[in-house]
Amino acid sequence: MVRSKVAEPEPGGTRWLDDEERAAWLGVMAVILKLPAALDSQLTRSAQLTLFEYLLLARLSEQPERRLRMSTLATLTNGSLSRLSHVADRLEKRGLLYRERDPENGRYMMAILTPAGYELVVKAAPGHVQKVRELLIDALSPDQLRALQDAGAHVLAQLDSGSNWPP
Amino acid sequence: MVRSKVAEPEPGGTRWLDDEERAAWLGVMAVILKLPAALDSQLTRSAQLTLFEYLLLARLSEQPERRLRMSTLATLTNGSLSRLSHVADRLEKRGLLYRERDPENGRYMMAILTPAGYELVVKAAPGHVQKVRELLIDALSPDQLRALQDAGAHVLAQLDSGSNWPP
DNA sequence: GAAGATTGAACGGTCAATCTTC
DNA sequence: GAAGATTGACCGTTCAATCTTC
Repeated sequence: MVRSKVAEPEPGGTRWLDDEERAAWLGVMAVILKLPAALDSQLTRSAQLTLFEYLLLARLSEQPERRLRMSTLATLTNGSLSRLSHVADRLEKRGLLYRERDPENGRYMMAILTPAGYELVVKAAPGHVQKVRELLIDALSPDQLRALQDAGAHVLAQLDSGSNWPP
Repeated sequence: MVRSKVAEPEPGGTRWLDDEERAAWLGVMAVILKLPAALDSQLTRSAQLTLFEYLLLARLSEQPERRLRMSTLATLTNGSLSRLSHVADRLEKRGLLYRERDPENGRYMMAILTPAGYELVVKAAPGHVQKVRELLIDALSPDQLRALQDAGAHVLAQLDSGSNWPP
């Protein structure tokens, strides 16, 4: 475990955050609260799509046949299976995708993008990518972006290490 | 949608993300989806508090008289005034804070932490800080943490620059 | 009239229970 | 029985409308 400068163990054993750690933490929280809100708002206005819905449709659109198992989609979008099911309900009612059982294994459900769904992703993508550039990518130098990705990867590794423990 | 590797301007003018940019963006999204969920879950189990509720109570507890204007609290927690109002309702019903009008300006509403609210923050803080350390602070080297904070600051600046525009 | 704050309806996500297929 | 997926109830957030104080 990495030790930092000032955070000394207390009688109770808690290592509080020093000023730098606290500032970093508050900055991360602020980004976590504001960045998705800004992207959500742009997508809702331009395509009546939440950010999560867009990411789901975008993932489908990248597949060879624009189809994916629900559980795979859940992993790729970092969402629960239950959430996926609810979102797929909404998108199916709007005619943007449909679901059918995997003929090779009936336990699996495939989500398939419709032409209308594909068209909507194609229509929404430019505005969305532009916002992502404006708020994130182009706001950082290439070095800063690499550093951000590196930090993100470490945090994700830590998040995943505890996810199935205890068994 | 399937994209080419290099971010060249297209006929339409959209600069798509190259592989590195895309990876960075997906990493940020994954952290945004998973980190708050993990912290929420820890706080809910240990103190029946959402992350947002905890941050709000923690902010109050840091003030000289453990009181703050609702609108100031909204700014500090990066939440809307409406959200603050609903959260304060819940916390007030639980006896963790109460509200009263600012005697100096009746338009302002002050939120004040009760002793029970203070006790709950004190009780919840060690476990929460430990999780923040485990998942974020101690998962990164001091250099990585500084780089993360730096990137976060730039993103926030970009987010705020567009927030009141046009006027 | 404008700023600060509240309200209620609509919506989205979570959790636990359930269903289906292997 | 277990994995994949769905369902419905509950809870929290958003949005627009409203209220209060200056």
